[in-house]
Amino acid sequence: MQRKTSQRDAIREVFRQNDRPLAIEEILEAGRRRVRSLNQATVYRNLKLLVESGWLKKIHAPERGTLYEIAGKAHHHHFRCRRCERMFEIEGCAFNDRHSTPPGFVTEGHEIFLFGLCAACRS
Amino acid sequence: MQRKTSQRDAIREVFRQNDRPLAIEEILEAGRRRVRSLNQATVYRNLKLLVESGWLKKIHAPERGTLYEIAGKAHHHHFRCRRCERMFEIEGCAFNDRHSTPPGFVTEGHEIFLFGLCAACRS
DNA sequence: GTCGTTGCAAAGCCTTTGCAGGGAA
DNA sequence: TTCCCTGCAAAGGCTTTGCAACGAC
Repeated sequence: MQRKTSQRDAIREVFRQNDRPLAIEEILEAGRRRVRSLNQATVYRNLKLLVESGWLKKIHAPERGTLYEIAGKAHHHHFRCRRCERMFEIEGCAFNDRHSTPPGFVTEGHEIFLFGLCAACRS
Repeated sequence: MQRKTSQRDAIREVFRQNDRPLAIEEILEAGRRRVRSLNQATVYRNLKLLVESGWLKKIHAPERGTLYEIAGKAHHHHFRCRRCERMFEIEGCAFNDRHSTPPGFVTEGHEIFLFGLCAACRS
């Protein structure tokens, strides 16, 4: 059975307080503010556990690498700001893959990444 | 000035004969059939050169890692077959990012990845 | 006390880099 | 001859793993 540890709690708390996909370094840095001894290996191990248990979802973002976000949300897409490099979640989906599926192919899902400037960096 | 080498020619030829995004491994393997001594480092160096010179384009695909495709094509998207793991190029784009851009954000571009089964693996 | 967890360091990938020899121009 | 390129091996960066100590239950 999975035990309750301050390290894992800290990691979960980091995600709850940042409602956007996070990179390892961000998680490690923010997590250390809660549990000073927090180790890189521990973060990696817990992210893996949290993904396996369905609490987190792993994202592979172009030009941004691996990010993690809280799982269970409705289908949505992502926006990467080229200035602050943060990734944001975009609600909803207006994409119909029927028009894009090549003849003979079967589309089972899709991922969309937008990039540009976020509201904060635009000003 | 850039010189003509059999290694670089081999790499370019591999792309010309496979009209889809290729992974390092595929490029190296196919390239070695043309130039037996072809080295991994040489492939990496040439891919970098070819990207810089605008002949290739680098793609970061979810669950697939880094791929390279011939540059200069019209805007298009990608389809990954979950069975053969090959990536295909999909012509055209029916996506309008206006409906997806959050208030205050500026969208400058997008990338779409479909996944499912390709025609060959479907049968 | 049991055994899931953690920190630390070592080991594993994939990619890049240093170097001396090789080859295009 | 010049100096761009290549192969080989070592080094880098990120992620995983082995191990002994720790701590939740």
